[in-house]
Amino acid sequence: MRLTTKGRYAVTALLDLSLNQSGKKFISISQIASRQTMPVSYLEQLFRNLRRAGIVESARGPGGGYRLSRPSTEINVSEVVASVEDKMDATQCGGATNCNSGKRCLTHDLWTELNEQVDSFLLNKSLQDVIKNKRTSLSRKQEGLIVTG
Amino acid sequence: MRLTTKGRYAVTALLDLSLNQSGKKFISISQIASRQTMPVSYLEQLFRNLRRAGIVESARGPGGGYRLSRPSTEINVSEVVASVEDKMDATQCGGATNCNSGKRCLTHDLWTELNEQVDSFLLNKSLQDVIKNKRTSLSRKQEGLIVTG
DNA sequence: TAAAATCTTGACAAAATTAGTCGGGATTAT
DNA sequence: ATAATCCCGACTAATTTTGTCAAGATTTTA
Repeated sequence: MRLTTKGRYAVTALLDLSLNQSGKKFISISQIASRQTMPVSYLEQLFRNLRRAGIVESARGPGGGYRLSRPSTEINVSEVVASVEDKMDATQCGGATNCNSGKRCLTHDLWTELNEQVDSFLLNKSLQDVIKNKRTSLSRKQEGLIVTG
Repeated sequence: MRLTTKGRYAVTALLDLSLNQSGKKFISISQIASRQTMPVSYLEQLFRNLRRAGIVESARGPGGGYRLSRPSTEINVSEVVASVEDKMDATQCGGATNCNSGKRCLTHDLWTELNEQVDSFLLNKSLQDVIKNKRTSLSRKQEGLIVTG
């Protein structure tokens, strides 16, 4: 399972965007960096990924910066984390079924199921939910949902 | 969030123990290591922690080794992972409430809630459940459950 | 009692990953 | 033109993870 500062920075940075962008205004990385106490160049790296993932859009030049490309109700934490972390995977074998000399390892299904739980949690959590501090209530509907990291 | 080979090895090793111990027999580390393809000395390290946590008991000398100190129905995955991983914590601040210049960080509650989800999942999963490949059905009863890593 | 099998311990080392830097470029408003 | 910004790839530093190692303690068995 991978959840590092990358993922945390990314979510925090987007929340900052969401809270500080009024209208279609662009916010610069340096503003976010200083408000949230994060290294500018590290953030730049992350925003590249966020942009490629279609989560933010950018404008260059003075007055440029970034803004969410969708309303914060329509961006979920899972996609944000996925866009910056290489993978979000609790299994050691990466889902291979022949992880232990031909057979699947004893714990294969355990970690797979844990993955599903985590992903389903993050997938159902929008940026807006985080802002409103709304707890996610997991319903059975989510069972069986499989999301690739 | 931390879930590394330590935690995975530990769970796998205990499953091996559970599957191969008949009666009160002790199983040696070298047997487990060769069956599960794990480094002997690394396993030794992990079993120290498992023993200190009261999950296994040991005997020295020929015929010695380890065995579960409780039935596999009464050992949950959470305690196993917790005993070998330094912490199992998705928050960056480790639960401090003053993580961002006096105020709690924007994502504080998000990661705390994720922690709770993961822990509640692993806490409700016994070694026997894993062996029987029984999916955990999360009920609302677990909500609000807080487990320290 | 000696030998062999096992656990027990702490310190060390290698490998991998994460976190962050750097130098240069491209674009755009003023 | 200049300054503000994004954009990019490669590099380095720090940290963590994944082990190894040497030496010792205990216990069974011959």
